[in-house]
Amino acid sequence: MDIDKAISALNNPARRQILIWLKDRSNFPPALPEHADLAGVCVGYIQEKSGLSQSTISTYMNALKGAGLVLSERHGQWTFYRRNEEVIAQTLKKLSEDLQ
Amino acid sequence: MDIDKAISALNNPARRQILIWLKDRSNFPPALPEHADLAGVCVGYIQEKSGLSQSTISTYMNALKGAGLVLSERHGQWTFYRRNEEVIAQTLKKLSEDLQ
DNA sequence: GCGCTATATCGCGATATCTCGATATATGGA
DNA sequence: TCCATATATCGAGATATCGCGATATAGCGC
Repeated sequence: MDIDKAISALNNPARRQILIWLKDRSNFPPALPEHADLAGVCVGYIQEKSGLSQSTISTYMNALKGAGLVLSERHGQWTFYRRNEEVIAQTLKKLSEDLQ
Repeated sequence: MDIDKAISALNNPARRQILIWLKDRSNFPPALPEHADLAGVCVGYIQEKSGLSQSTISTYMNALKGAGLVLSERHGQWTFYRRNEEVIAQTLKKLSEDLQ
């Protein structure tokens, strides 16, 4: 867990908002039937919700992933991103312990 | 409390380290006798400890102040900076509530 | 193979941050 | 007043981030 990379990833309102949206699957359109059992949300849904461009969201999701804050899984043509609760919790804990 | 400005201020290892050092006055040389009763640490001590330039530290302390994370008080030629515990706590709390 | 869809990567101009040295300002003392 | 000290501000080059459109890649179905 690289606290520096994590804070850097969090230092952007759109990326923070994505993490917040990902807390609740119902912030996005329902999954396709064939994806019903998969965790996470595909890039397209996140892009649509955010209003940012596809390339921007892809880059942002990769930044969040690089910081460990999300996990990704490829299924066919889709990449599903979901929160990495452990790393998110660790990051917030470390920040609090350091600064508080 | 502007969470965006706060995270931005925290998105720098040197500024985070300064906040950590400021938790304990003994991280710095003892205050001059005439300042013994004042809260906070002068810019020069912080500069010395950090190894960064005087102008950089002055700018950094101003950024931390702009984010509300520190308070400053001028006494004669010296500016004393100290942590703003309330805002630091609020910031960490808001971050946790939003993201956790 | 071809075409379609989903995602990733590239290249870019705009803007922000980093950190510095030089300079300005403020204060206190001789 | 003049000088020394402490801090703030200015200006700049280097680097990073932002967000885009264009293009590349990967997987699926025919």
